[in-house]
Amino acid sequence: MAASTLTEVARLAGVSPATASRVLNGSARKPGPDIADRVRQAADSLGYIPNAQAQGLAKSSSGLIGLIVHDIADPYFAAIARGVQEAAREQRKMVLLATTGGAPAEEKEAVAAFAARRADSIVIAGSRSSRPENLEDNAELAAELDRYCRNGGRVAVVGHPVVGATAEEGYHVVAVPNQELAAALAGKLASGWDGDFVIIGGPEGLFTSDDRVRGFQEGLAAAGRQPADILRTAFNRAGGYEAGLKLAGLIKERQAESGDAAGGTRLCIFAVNDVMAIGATAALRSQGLRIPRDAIIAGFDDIETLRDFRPALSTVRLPLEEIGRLATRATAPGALAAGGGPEGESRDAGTGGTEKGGAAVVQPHPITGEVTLRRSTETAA
Amino acid sequence: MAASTLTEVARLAGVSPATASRVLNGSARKPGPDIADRVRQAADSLGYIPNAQAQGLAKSSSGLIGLIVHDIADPYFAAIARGVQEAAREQRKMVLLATTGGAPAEEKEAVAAFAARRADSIVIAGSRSSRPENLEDNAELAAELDRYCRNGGRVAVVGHPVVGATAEEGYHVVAVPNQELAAALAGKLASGWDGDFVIIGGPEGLFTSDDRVRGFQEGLAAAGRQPADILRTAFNRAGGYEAGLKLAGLIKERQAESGDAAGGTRLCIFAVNDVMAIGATAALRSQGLRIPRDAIIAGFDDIETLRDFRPALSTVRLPLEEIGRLATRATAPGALAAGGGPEGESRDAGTGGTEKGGAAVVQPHPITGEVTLRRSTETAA
DNA sequence: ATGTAGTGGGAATGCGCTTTCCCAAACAGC
DNA sequence: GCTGTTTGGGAAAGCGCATTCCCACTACAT
Repeated sequence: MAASTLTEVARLAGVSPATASRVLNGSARKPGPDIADRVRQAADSLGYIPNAQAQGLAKSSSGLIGLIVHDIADPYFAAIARGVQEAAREQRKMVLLATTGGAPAEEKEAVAAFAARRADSIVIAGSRSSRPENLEDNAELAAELDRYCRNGGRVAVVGHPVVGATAEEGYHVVAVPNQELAAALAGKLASGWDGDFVIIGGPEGLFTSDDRVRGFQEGLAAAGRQPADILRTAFNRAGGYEAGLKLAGLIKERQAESGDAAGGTRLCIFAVNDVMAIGATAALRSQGLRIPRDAIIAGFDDIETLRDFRPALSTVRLPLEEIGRLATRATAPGALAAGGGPEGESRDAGTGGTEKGGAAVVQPHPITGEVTLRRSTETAA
Repeated sequence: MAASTLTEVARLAGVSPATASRVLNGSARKPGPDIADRVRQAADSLGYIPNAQAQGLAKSSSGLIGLIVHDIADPYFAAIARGVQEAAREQRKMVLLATTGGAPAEEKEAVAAFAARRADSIVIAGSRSSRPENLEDNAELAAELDRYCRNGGRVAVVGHPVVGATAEEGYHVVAVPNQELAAALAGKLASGWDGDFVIIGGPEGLFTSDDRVRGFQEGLAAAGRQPADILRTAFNRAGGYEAGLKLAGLIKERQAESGDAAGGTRLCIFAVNDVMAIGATAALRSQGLRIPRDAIIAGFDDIETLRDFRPALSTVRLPLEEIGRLATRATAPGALAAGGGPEGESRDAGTGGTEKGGAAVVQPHPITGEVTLRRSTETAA
């Protein structure tokens, strides 16, 4: 038995399919109450479930929101996904998930698949990259996105615009103040620390990583400090661990030189995200080093499940869930565009916000990432 | 400009829509190479993307897999989701995500929504519950699932069958040996510990929690120990924290009585999942207590991002990703059913595996959750 | 040369629904 | 009593595609 159809319901109720459609799915025209009841009863007794595919085909809109992440098991993306999910629910839409491992080629595939499904909007959450080996794929991704927008799709990308995407309509960017926040973090750290700094960064060309690195160096400079050395590695725990091992060697060397385990030679390590910071911590520990005795570590993102970690990471709180929500809302049909602060009832029904480099930019409620210095300097409990 | 259609492509290529369809989408009939080329070129130049909705409508199958979780930001579910995603990719399908917060009513909604979208299969990952207040909703969920199966849908549920679901076709259960593993954990803990045990459990009626509690008590009994007291609380970090506060009070009392901070009065706390264990740890710490000095803590799941936690949790490794994969594969059209061990080439093309209580049960490759006692008894590094 | 199988293409139908258009009835106004 | 206007329902035309059936044609065997 295949699921029952609207026609069957209509027949059972003794009305035309048109009428049945009108009562069962929100139409402007409301049939008479008696008829409506008959139809509803018929639908009920048949266990009628409308075929969303057919509906979508008929009114060319699917009620789908596509979400693209690197890895759904990464808590960073999981948090964003939760926000997207929530906003999707507000809009009575469902979310379609694609994980790409961060490869632009896969992202392009995902966009195409979403386009094929006629997703109403697409949220891209992974960090953009300008690495030369991705040049071509990035271009194709941009082209795919542009086409999608041209066909009426709406796109929100978290962080940075997709390199080369030039769509004028329906293309939104949720800015994340990585650089500013990293600078603030550096400032705070510098004010309570007179040793050297080291940065564990992701691969060069990864915007999120680059921004945080740049911001951190700026913050250091503003505090009158020397720029930090940079270790480049993978943007995940394994990368952090690897870098941590190297740093452990460095730290031991320095300690041997100064002949003293303590002293002003301690390093402050800034990993560009929490997961890398955790990896680095584990690596140091594996080499017999202790935090904060031998070094202190700071991260970025303030991942929820990592908050109970001890010694606590100094980190920057990013409202990831909110970011996901904002991105999703930005793509909603009647979305208000530029950041409405308390005063900002300046809603305009347009498709984008402030123009910036040809692309519409949503200025989120100034995403107030907070810098939280946890007791990374205390002894582990 | 709305996306171009197959008809347009056909016209541009100077062929009929039928032919265009045959070359662009894998049909059994392959048109001649010259024509195929013309069509492909036309499609390319128009940027043709097939309309998956229309395709789905025409061949009544959507290429969609529905995934139901409590909360995608919970690392437990995120890990499962990763597995599901992976298996979906193998099947060249996309995953549709629904989060329900664990409420059966919402789960029923989700199933209905998936059914409306004509999802090819549904994977339900949240723990089942038999709480009286959910009785009615559970029944409705079961009815919805049965209907979905009757209409040809395939369902896999992780852990326990949905109470009351009786579908005979396409209904799979991926068993998770919570009880056995909890018993093993209790045994291991008991062999290295002679103090008392306490269990922090989820709300009564939550199967996953109940199984783990029961298993743990069994393990204790097998080791000749007294049953542990049980604290019931929420199945998340907050619950763990709350219980941890209570236990902190208890521990302090006992320490006051014995007049000694150390000694055999230490408690071994078993939280039924890692996230709760982390919460409990944080609570103890907040009360000035230390692990393992004042108590030791064990969890369950071996959540990846929590592995670097120190002092390390004793925990049970559950192959969550694999579970997600298995569940998804179980719903694949040609899925082989009962657990094929190395010897087991006993594939049968049927829809289910061993019958058990009227429901088909997939016996996964004996899901070998390992019990890992981490150095929870060592001093925090 | 004739019949048969096989091949490659098009016409047409239907998937389940929405929506426009049309028509009949009921109602108002003068 | 008539026209003009609403109201409430049905008929029918798609939405974009897969697929079945049908037809023209070729290749081969007889």
